[in-house]
Amino acid sequence: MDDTVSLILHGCKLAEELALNLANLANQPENLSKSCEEIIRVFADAKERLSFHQLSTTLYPHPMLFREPQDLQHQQNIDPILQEWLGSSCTSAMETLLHQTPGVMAERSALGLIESKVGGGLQMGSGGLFIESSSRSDAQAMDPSDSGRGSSSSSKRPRKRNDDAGKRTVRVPAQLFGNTEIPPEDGFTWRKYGQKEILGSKFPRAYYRCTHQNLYHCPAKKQVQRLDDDPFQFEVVYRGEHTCHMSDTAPWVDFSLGPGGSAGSSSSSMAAGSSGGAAGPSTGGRYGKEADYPIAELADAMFNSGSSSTNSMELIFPGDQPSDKNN
DNA sequence: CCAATTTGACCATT
DNA sequence: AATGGTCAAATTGG
Repeated sequence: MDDTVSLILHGCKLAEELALNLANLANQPENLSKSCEEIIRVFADAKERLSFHQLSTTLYPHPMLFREPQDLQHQQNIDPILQEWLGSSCTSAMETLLHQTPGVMAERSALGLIESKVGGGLQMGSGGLFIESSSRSDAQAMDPSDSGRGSSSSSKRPRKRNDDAGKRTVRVPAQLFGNTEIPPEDGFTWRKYGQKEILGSKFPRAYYRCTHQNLYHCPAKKQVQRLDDDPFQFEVVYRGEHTCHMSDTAPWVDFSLGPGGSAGSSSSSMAAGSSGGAAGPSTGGRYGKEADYPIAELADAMFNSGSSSTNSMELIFPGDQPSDKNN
């Protein structure tokens, strides 16, 4: 069920994307058609699942969507918060969804809302998301104030080895239209501070830290990387917790700080990536190199069944940049 | 001018 | 030595 909701949300997002890029796509009937088809397909798929679910729920009142029962309990703890968040920031369509579906885990997943104290993992079906979080969140072994490069006198800033601690991994579908290269939106504003080719991976990994790191010493970071086997999905690894949301300049909702201390990095909707987010004042790719590479791969996957190696970016965006600031 | 991104270099860890 | 995470100069757009 939840993956169905996730699917519907995905459809909503696609529709939003289409609306945003309508001006760009207006003279591109081919792409416009593709976009519409995709949206239709997603919703049709969702509808099918819904009708199937109507049958299956009578037999299986609690589908085994989660690995462990505690996840279910945890989900129920989150829901009121999620509802508050949804009420404050989601589209009316999403609200409708919320009211229609008792289990709203999917929304939380689809928007990257994770809590680090989730012990096990969460897996969803096709079109859904995969969330995985390691247990303890003593992640902040690093000291953001130590920004000197070779100046580390006694306390050297660890540059690696934070791997397991407080790390939350999310998989989110990439946008199929518009800025397909932008990382999944999560409502926070991120500043890119690095990008690396990862051995054995087709796509580079991008490193982001919270935009408010300097102002509020917000230690939140994330890594975004396209999946090798599914270029339409991003794997996002969150590290650290947002502390910036206590201020008024920070994003709106506070999920992470719960009574008891164990908090998770929170995320929310709206675009936070480059060029297009309401929250992100980013100026978009200046060099376009980051964009070129993945989009070319995506274009290959889409139009050439993934075997070619030529740059076919124009197939997706002939003539213009896929950003909001055309012209 | 400021803020954001790119990118090569640096450096810690394995 | 290889790999991955971070820094910071250069660059660019608002």
